[in-house]
Amino acid sequence: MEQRYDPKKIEPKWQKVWEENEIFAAPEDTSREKYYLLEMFPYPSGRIHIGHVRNYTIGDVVARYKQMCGYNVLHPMGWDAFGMPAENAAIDNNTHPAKWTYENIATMRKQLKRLGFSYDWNRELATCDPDYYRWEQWLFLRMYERGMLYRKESFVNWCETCRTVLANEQVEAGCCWRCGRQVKQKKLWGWFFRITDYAEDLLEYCDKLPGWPEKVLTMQKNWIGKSTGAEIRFPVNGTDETIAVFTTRPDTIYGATFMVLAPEHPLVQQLAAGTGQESGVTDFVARMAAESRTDRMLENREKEGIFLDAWCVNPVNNKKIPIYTANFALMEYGTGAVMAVPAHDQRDFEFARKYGLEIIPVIKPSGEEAEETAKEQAYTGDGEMINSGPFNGMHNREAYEDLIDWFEKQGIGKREVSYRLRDWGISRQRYWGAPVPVVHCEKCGIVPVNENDLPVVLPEDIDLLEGGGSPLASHEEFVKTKCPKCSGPARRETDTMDTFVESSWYFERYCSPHYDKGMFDPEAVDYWMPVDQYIGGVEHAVMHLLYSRYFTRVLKDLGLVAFKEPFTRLLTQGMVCKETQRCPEHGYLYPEETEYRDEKILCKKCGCPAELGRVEKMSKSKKNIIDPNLMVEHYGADTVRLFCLFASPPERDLEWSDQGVEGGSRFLNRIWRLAGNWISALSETPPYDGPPAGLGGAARDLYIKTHQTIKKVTDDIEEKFHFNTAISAVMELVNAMYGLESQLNPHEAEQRVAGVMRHALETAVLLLSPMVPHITEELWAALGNRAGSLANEKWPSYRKDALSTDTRLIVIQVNGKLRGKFEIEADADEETIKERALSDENATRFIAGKPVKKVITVKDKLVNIVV
RNA sequence: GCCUGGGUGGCGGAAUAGGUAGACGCAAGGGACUUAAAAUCCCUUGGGGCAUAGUCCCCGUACGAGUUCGAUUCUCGUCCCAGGCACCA
Repeated sequence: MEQRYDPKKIEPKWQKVWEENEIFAAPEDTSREKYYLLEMFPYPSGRIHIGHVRNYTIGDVVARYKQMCGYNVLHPMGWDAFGMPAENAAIDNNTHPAKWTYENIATMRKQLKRLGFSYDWNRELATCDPDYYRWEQWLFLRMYERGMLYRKESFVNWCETCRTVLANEQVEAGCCWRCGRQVKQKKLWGWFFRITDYAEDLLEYCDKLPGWPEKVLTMQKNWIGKSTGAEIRFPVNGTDETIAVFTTRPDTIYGATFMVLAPEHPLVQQLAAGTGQESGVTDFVARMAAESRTDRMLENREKEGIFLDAWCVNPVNNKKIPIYTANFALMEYGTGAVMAVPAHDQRDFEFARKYGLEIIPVIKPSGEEAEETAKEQAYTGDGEMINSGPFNGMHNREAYEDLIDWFEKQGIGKREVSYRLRDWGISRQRYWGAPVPVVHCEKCGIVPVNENDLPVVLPEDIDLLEGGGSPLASHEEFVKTKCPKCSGPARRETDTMDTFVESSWYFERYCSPHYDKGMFDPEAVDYWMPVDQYIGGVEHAVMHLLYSRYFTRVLKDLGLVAFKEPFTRLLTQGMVCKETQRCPEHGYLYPEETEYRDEKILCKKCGCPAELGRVEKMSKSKKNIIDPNLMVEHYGADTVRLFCLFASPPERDLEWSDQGVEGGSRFLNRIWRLAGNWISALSETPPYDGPPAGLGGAARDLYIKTHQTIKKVTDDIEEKFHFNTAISAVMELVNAMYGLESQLNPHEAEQRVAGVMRHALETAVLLLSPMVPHITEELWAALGNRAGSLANEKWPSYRKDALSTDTRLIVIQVNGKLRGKFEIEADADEETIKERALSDENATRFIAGKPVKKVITVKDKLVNIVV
C-alpha cells in the first residue's frame, strides 16, 4: 500500500476494473429480487455541472448499497438529446445539431465515468437516435388510432426567442421556462395529447403515492386543479340558444344578475350582431385578442367589459339579465361563460360596481343584517339563504345539493367537475426533435404514416435558419411525399414533438434499450418496472413527472404495460448554492476575480472591497459557479462525492464550501493513514466477529462502537437517505480507532485486539464504499481481501448483542431540570436507580428538605424528582 | 391572497412515538512535533455569572401563550425566509 493517498492513481485504476469486469451490468435474472434506481437523465449541454454531480452521487450510493444488499440493481444512464440549445448552438458555431449533441455526449460520458458512477453503460441511450424515436412515432400512431390525440387550431403560448410553442406547464410566471422571454398568444394549428382524459385518475393517485414528497404531490394536485360544482344552461332571450356556465356556487344562483362571456366565446359576435353594440363589441374583442395572455392575467388587472345588447334568463326565477363580455372570463376554463353573482364573488362584485349592475345578496352570514351583506365587498362564506324563493331560510350547503337535484329534474343543468389542467400541446415548430409521423394529403386530409415506414427520420442535410424556425418546411425532399392512403401527392407534417415526450417513457426503454420489435420488451419491462427509486430536481414536479405518469397510463390502456404509476418512490434533491461576491462597480465577481488581502476580499479590477452576497443557486449570471471537473482534478472523485453527501441531507439545498471539500479530503487521508499504520500488523489477523463477551477494555468498546455504527449507517440510508449523518457515524468510528491507536502500538497489539481493529477497519471501508468507492476498493484490496469488487461484497450486518455497553448513563432531574448524572449497570433495578438518584449530592441540594411528590423514571435514561 | 416547506452556535448541520440541546464537520484559539513552515496529532470553543471554579448556577432551539413532572419536538396565535399557484367562475 502506498504511503500517500493518491486519488489520481487509484481512481482510474478501479474504474477500469469495474468496466472490464462488467460489475454493474444488470441481467434479467428473474430469480433475484430487482431494484430499479433511476436518476433523471441529463440534457447534453456540454459539461456536467455540480447539480448533476450531486444528483448522480446520491443515486449512486443507493444503487451500490442495494447491490451490496443482494438486489439485482438496474442503474442506467442516457441522454435527453433533442432540444433547442443544440439548434441554437449549431447556428452560432456553424455546426450541425447532431454533431454538437454527440460531441457533448462523448464529453459528458467521460466526465460521468471519471466520477465512478455505477451505471450499466450497455443500456445507454440517446433520444435523438432514430432507433429510439421511431417507437415514439409508433406510439403516436397507436394514440391517433384510439383518438388519444388530436389536431386543432387554438391560441397557444408562443416564445418569440425560441420561435416555438410551449405547453402550459412550460410557461413559468408568464415566461418561457427555458429562456425566460415573455410568452405571447398566437393562433396556430397543433397536435394535442388528451391528458385531460386522465385528470381524475392522475389526481386520485396523488393520494396513493406514499413514496413521493408531499410537496410534489401538492404541486401536481394544484396543477390539475379540480373544482366541483354544476353546469347550468341559461336560455338567451329571443333565440333558441342557451349559454352553459360552470359554477362552483350553484347555491348563489338567485343572486346572478348578469352573464359574462369570454371575448373568444362564439356567441359574443353572434349576439352583438345587428345591435347598436356591434362595432363596440368587435373593437373590444379585437383589442383583447391583441393583448397577450400574460398581460391579461396581470395581477389586479382592471376589470373591463362591454354589454352585448342581449339578455338571457335566469332559469330559477325567470329574471332577465344582461349579457356582457369581459377580460376576466377565460375561454379555456369551464365553458367560457360565467354566471356573475356580484354579492358573492369578488371579481363579479368589482365588475358590477364599475358598470352599475345590480348586487343582490342571497346568503347572509349569521348575526348580520341582510342589508349589510356584500356592501363593501363580496361575501364568499356560508350562511342562511335569502332572496332565494323556496330555498329561503335553508343553510346554503344544504341548498347547494337541493338546487343541483332540482336542475337535473328540470333538465337545465347537472353536477359537473372542472379541471384547470389543459390538454398537452406537443407540436414544436423546430428542427431538432422527433417528427410527427403524419402527412397532409389534399384529397384525404391528415393521414398517418404507415407503421412499416417508420421511423420518419429527421433529415440531416438541412440549412438552419438564422433566428430559429424550422428548416424542415423548406426541405423539399423531406416534405414532398406520397399519401399512404391514395398514393397521391402529399406533404409531410413539419412539426416535431415536444422533448418532454421522449422523457416520458425513457425509463421503460432502459429495460430493453436495444429491442427492435417494439418500444420495449414486455418481459423486461414486467421484471424491472416500475422504477423503485427516482431521483431528480424539484423543477420537474409538474412537467416531466406529470407527463410521465400520464404516458404510463396511456401505455397501460394500450395494453403495453400492467401498471399505472412509473415511479414508486421519488426523491427531489435540493439545489447547490454558493455565496455570491459583488463589486459595487463591476457587479458579480468570479472567485478568481477577487483577492484576499488585509482580511478583506477585494475586486482585482478596481481594488474596492467586494460585498459578500447572499447564498444563491449556482448560476453563471451570479458568477458563483464551481466546475466539478476542476474539483475532481484537484481532489479526486471520492472527495467531491463525499462533500456532496456530507454537507446536507439530499432533499435540502447544499451550500458549497471550499473548506468543506478540504475537510472531506482530510477525512479520506485520515482513514488512509490509519489503515497504513495497521496494515502490516493485521496481515495475519482475521477479523474478530464473535460475541462481545470475550472482549474487554478498549477493544470491547471499539467492537461495540463498530456494531452501533453499522446499525446507524444502515438505518440512515434505509429510512431517509440521510448520508450526512451516516458519514458522521463512520467519522466517529474512525475517531474511536485513532483513540485505540493512541493507547497501543499496532505491532504490540494482542491477537484479539488486532482482530477487533481489523473488523472495525473493514467495517468502515464497507460502510463507506457506496459513497467513496475508489479509496475503499484500494483499502479493501490492501487489507488482503479477495479479488473482485466491493460492490459484490455483502453489506455488513450488526450483532444485537454488541449494540450496547453494560452500563447506562442515567440523568438526574429535579423538577425537569438537569441536576446530575451517573453510570450504573444495565441490569440494575428501578429501586436501585431511584435510590442512587435521590441520594445524589447535587440533587439533594435542590430537593432541600422539601417533600418528594413524585419520582418519574424512564428506563435507561433518566430519573426526574418532583418536589 | 392561497398552498407547501423551513427558522437551532461564527458557519454547514445533529438530536423529535416529549426525556442530557448543539453529534459530526468547518472556522477560530491553544499546545506537541519541526531550525522553520506545511502536513499531522492532542486540547478548548452557545452566551453570561461566581468570596465556594464545580459532577456549580442562570439564560438559550424566530417571538408570545398553552398542555406536561419535563417541550427544539405537541396545540394555538404572531413575525420572518424559500418554493409553488394565482382573475380557474
